[in-house]
Amino acid sequence: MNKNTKTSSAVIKRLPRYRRYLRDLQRKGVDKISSSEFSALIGYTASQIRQDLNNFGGFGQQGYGYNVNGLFNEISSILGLDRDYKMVIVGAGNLGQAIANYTYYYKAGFVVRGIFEVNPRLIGLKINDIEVMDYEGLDAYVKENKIDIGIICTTKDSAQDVADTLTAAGVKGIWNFAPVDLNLPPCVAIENVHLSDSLHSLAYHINHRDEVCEEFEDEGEAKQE
Amino acid sequence: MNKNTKTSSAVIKRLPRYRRYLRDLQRKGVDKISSSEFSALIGYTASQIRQDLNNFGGFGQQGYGYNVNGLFNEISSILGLDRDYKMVIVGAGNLGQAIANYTYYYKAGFVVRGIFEVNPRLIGLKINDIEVMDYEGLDAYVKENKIDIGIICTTKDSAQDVADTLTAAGVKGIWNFAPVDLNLPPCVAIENVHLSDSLHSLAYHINHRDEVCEEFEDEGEAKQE
DNA sequence: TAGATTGTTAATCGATTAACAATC
DNA sequence: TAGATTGTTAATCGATTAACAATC
Repeated sequence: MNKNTKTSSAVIKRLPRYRRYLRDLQRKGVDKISSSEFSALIGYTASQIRQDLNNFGGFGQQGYGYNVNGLFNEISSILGLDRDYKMVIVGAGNLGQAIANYTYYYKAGFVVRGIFEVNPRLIGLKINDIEVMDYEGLDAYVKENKIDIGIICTTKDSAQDVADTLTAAGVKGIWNFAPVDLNLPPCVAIENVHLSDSLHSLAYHINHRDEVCEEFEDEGEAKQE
Repeated sequence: MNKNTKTSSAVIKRLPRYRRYLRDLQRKGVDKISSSEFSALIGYTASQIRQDLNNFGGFGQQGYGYNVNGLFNEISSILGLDRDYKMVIVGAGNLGQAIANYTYYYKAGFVVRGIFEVNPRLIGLKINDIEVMDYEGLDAYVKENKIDIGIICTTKDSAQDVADTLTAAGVKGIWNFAPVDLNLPPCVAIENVHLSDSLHSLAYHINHRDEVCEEFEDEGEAKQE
């Protein structure tokens, strides 16, 4: 509805989660849900759910609720999941290989077309039917095949160079697994998966659990040191 | 300083990033930095940096700034990175294997001690010197070896069961890669890496780039369709 | 129609930014 | 000491929650 006011990034980050719960509901054969039922399930307030959804349109019906299939399709379409994305992976190390396998299984609509690597030992291999090619050919390949997304699985030291090459070759988005913050023109979408940051947050919470838990303490900690 | 007021999760999520930039500064031999210099580098406002750091103590010095080494060590210690963590991976599929390799390379202090799997074909294998063991033995192993962190790399359908087993066996935190939200007692720390959610956010931003970019449009899009 | 539940405005809460006095 | 920059309080901004009129 509000085409003028930019949707806040907090809302956008909740969309995939809404969609996940809606898909589960679909599978269970539930066909309608009210914001308060949804709230109990997903853990956001009913108010927030209604507020969030109304950023994009009035998907509900007063006195009834939301149609599960309808809402699922709307959110899918808002996210852009009703079309395909061509992707390349840069870096054929462990992480690159895992992503090649992972996306292959999980992500209909997100197709890995090639993997690029500098290490000559890996070039020519096939990982899950996807060819590992010479990094030299990246620019030409991205241009020729109109690749949408570049996935960076290199070390942090080469990540910015790779990002620049991908950007110059015309990718629309970068999924970055290297532990650096990339500098990109505003026109290229970026999504970071900073695994080490995530692990470090976990460490923080582990070391500050005491603020939250009482009764569990004794049993678990008793024998420690 | 404020031992009473709970530190907000927004602040905590910024800590690993502060630490990353401080490590880079250390490597470059920089030994002091002011909040405004740091701001230019990391992209947070100087005010926010000072505000954030003062949640934990007065690490700076008026008229001087912050000592890079000192601050790095303080943040490391706040995060709990001055000690070791014993971890197990559950699920020896592609993702589990990737994490086994990844953490091995990157994370001093985070040691993967074992991988657990139900598939008998994988049991007995060694991945990066880490043994793949029968899932049946998970509970006993975690108890016996006082494992701190369980890493869930299973399908979404078994994730909650695995989380329950890990919790009952006494892990302090769970690093969850399965695309579900887990139900855990407050005493167990949880950190999710929802790769599909991340990819779906990226898709959103790719499809809404037009709001941000003008001049780039023509060249890149011209030939499309 | 009456009951239910949305869409939306208004109130609250929390997080970020600005300002400045304290102090190295 | 004078200059610089922090630590911290106060002001602003944005996001979440509450409330209720609109409407199915």
